[in-house]
Amino acid sequence: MTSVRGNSIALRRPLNIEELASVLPGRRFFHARRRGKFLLLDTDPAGSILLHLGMSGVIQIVPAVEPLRAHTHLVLELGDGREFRFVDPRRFGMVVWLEPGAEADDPSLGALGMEPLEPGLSRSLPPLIRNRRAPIKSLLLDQHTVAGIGNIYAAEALWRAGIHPKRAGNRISLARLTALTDAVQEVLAEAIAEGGTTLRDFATPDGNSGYFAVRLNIYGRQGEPCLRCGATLRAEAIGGRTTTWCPRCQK
DNA sequence: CCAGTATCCTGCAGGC
DNA sequence: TGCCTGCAGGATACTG
Repeated sequence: MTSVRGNSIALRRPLNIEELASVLPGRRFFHARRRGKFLLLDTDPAGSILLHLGMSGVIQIVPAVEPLRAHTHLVLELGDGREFRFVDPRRFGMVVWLEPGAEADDPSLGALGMEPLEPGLSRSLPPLIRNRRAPIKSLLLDQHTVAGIGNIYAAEALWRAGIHPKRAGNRISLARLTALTDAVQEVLAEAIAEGGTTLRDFATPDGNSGYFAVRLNIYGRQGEPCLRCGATLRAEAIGGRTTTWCPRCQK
């Protein structure tokens, strides 16, 4: 990276252009990792950019001559005629610099629960859920329990497993929780394979749409018939998030 | 500690 | 047509 531009505005955590400008020039990206819904971009010399796309965040890697999109908050000149740009209209995302070693103490990363795609999930997650009284939908969205499931995929997994989103975690049998964790992994794997879900403004890094939207079985289909049993699907806010479910085949 | 709610922000859809 | 209202999303601060 050769230079940093942008405005220090309030994102989920404050965007500190001064700090990034003092630290990034002369560094090189060499590795990208994911933890929950956070992205970690490791640099050489050592350090990392911690990044979250929030709801409307987009990363662009484009020729420097490309016109700036509205709400471009950060521009990193890459030194090869291209720029790394962070665009986020709704400002639910974040870009934060982490010094080497700071990762372990970072408040966002430190609180994250287990990874939803890890192999042992169907054994490690159910016991945690059975200790909690909150609605299962809220528990799936709680990043401190399992990190990386969003509103769409929580609804899809619950529908597949036939579990009512309001059912308390401690009132679901171990066998059904095993089925649920399997469903979570299936839904996530299929969505990733399809390139994600495009609703209004989500796009893949090349600017195209994800294709999973056409495969949604339950999310956003309230008032329409259940694809499994034909009952009319219902929707209601659970834990502040709109949730759609089938009143007949989710118990 | 846990559960539930309010908050941040913009773009878009729907109603009038 | 154009304004207004309300909703969508994720993490986190706050309240009970």
